[in-house]
Amino acid sequence: MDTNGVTIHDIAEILGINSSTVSRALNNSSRVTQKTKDRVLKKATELGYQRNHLASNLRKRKTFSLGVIVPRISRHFFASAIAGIEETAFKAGYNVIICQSLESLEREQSIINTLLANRVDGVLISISMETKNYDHLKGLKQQNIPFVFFDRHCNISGNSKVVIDDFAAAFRATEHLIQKKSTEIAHFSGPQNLEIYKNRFLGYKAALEKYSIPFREELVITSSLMEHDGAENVKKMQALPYKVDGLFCANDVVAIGAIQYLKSIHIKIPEDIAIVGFSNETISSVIEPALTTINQSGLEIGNVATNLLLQKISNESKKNSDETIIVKTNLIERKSSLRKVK
Amino acid sequence: MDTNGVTIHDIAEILGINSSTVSRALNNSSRVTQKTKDRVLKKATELGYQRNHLASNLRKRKTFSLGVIVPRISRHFFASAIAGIEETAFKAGYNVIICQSLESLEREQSIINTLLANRVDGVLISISMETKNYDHLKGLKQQNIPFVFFDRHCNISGNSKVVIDDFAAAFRATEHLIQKKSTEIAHFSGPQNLEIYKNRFLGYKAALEKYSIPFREELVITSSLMEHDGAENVKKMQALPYKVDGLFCANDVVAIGAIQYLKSIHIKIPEDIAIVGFSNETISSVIEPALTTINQSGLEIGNVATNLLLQKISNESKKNSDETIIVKTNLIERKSSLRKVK
DNA sequence: TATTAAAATACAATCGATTGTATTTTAATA
DNA sequence: TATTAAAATACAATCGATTGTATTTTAATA
Repeated sequence: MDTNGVTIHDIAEILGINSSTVSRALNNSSRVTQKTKDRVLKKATELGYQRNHLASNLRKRKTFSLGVIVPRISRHFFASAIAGIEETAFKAGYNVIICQSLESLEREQSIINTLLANRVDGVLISISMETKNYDHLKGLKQQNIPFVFFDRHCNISGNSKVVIDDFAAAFRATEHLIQKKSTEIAHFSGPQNLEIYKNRFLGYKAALEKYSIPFREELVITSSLMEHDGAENVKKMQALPYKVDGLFCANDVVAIGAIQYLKSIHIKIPEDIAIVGFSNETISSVIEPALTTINQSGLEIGNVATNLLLQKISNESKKNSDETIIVKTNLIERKSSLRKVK
Repeated sequence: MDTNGVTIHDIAEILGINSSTVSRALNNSSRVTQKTKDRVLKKATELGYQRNHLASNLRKRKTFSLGVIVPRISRHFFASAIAGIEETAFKAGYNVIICQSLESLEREQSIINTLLANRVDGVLISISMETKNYDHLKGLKQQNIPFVFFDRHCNISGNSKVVIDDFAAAFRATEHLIQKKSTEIAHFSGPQNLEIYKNRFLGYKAALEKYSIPFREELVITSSLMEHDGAENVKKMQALPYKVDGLFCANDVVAIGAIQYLKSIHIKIPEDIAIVGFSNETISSVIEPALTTINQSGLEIGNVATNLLLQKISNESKKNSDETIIVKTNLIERKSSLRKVK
C-alpha cells in the first residue's frame, strides 16, 4: 500500500487544479469539462494511480463486500455456487468473504457476528442442518443488512431466496423410479427444519399418491445425509417388512454411501433396487453404477442470488422485498436407476 | 453500516473525555489508566460499539486482506486449502479474497491487477498450468507485496513456498507399483513449467532407476491432466510397442479418466494394469476399483502457507526471505494397485 | 506547601477520497 | 461593452480511527 503512494492530491498538484476536481474527473462527473477529464485521466495512467478503496468506501459508508455462508466449501454444489457468486460480485466491484458453518448453528451465529463487524453490505446464506433458531438472521435484519438465501433456506417472513423447485424435482425423481417399475420406494430424507428436505419429502409423497402407491411412514428414514448414514439407513430399511426396490435419496452423498454398502452385501443396483440421488456431485457420474440424480446448477444459483442481493443493496425499495426465484433443474438418468423395462 | 452508527466520538462525548483516549483505551494502550479503560469498555459494550475497520485500516495503511489465487475452487485439494487459509487468516483478523485462474495465465494476470487495486497485504498463489511467464509475479514484488506459493510453485528467485516433497512422493508411488510386480510402468505427466509435475516425473524416473527398470521416454505422456485426457493418454500408450502393466498418474483426475476408459475396453485393474494417482480427491475412494494415491492435506498446506505469509507481512526482515516448508504426504493403498503378489 | 517528574489526557493533524457550497470563469444576450 | 446565467472549478468539511505532540493532572520529593 505504501508503494503506490499516488493520490488524487498528487495529481491535483501536478496539474495545478483542486483534488475535488480530480475526484470528479475520475468519477466521470458532469461537473468537469471533457478537457480536464482527459488531462486527469492521462496523468493518472501515467503515474499508475489506483483509487484507495478504503478511503473511498469510508466516505461512501459502504464496504463493497458481501458475506457468504455455506455449510462447507468442499461440496461440489457449494463450490460452484461460490464460483458463481464471486463472478457476479466481482463484476459489480464487490468483494466476497466466504465462511463455512460446517453444519453448526453456533458457528453460523459467530460468523454472522464476524460479518457484522466487517460491515458487509449484504449476506448470502445457505443455512446449516442445525439451524432451527433464527435469531441471528433476525439480527441481520435489525442491523438493516439485506440478505438472500440460496438453496437451503428457512421459513422466516420477509426474506428473499433463490432456490430450485424441490417439490417438483423430487416428484420427478420418484416418478422416474415408478416408471422403472419400482413398487416399494424408500426415501432417505434430511433434517426437516430445512425447507429443501421437507419439500423433497413432499414431492416424493405426492408422486406415490399420483401413482396409487401406498405411502409407508417407516420407509422415510431421516438422517444428516452423510456418507456413513448411507449404510446405516440401508440397515434400518432392511429391518422393515417390505421388499424395497426403489430408493430416492435427498442428496447424492447419502446415496453413494448406500450404493457402496449395498454393493458390499451383493445387492444388485438397479436390478434389485433402483436408486436416485439429488444434486449431481462430481462423484456421482464416476461411481459404479453411475448415479441417477437431479442436476442443479450451483453456478447459476450463485449468479442469480448475487444479482438479487445487489439489487437489494442498491435499491432501498427492494430491501425488504420478499422475492423467490426458482432455478431450473433436470433429471440426469444414469445406470443406478436404468432397470430394463419391458 | 449506517445502522450501527456508534463511533469513538460518541463514547468520548458521553464519558466527557477525548476520542483519542477512547481509541487508546480500546486498543489497551499503556497510556490510559485502568479506570478509564474500564469505563470506556463498559460504555462501548453498552452501546454495541464496533470498530470501523475501514477507518482504522485507512489510518494504519493496511487492508488486512489477503488475496488467494487457485486454479479452481471446485477441486477438493484447493477447497481444503482454502478452508485452511480462511481459518488461519480469520484468527489473525484478516479477510481473504478468493480468485480462480481457471488454468488461464491471462486470468491470473488480471486477477493480480485486481488484487493490487484492492491493496491486499499479501497473496497466496498456486499457479495455473499456463503460467510460464512470471512478469505478473515480479509485479507483485515491485509493489513490495509479499506472496507465498502453495502446492503449484515456480522457479523464480527470492520466493517462499509451502509444498510437498513431490519427488519423494512420486518415488514412493512408483516404488509401490514395482513392489506390486509392475515391470513396464507408464507415467501421465503434467505441464513441465510446473515444478510439481517436473518433480513427480523425476521421482518416477529415479524409482525406475533404483530398481533397474529401463526408462522409456515414450511412456511418459504429458497432458493437461483433465479427465478426458485419461482416455486419450491410454490410447497413445496402447499404440506403443510395450506391454504396460503399471501406471503412475500425476493427478487423480487423469487417473480416473484412465480407469474409466480401461474399464470400458475390458482391461482389468489392477490385474492387467496397476494404477496410482496423486492428490486423493474425494472421488478416488469411491471409484471402482478405488484409487491408490498420494494423500496431501490441503488444510495443513493452507494453514502453514498463511502463517508464513502473515509472518512476512508483519516482519519486515522476513519480507524477502526465501523459505520452503515441506508438508508431509502419505501413500494410501487401495484396490487399483493391490495386485496379488506371491 | 512548593517543586518537579511522571503519568494521564487533550489537541490537532492525518490516512485518501467524496461532496455540498462558495467562488470564479465562460459564454450568451442585451 | 455591460450584464447575467450557466458551467466549471475551488474551498472546506467529512467519513472514523490513529498517533505525535502539547497540556494538564497526579504523585513523589524536598
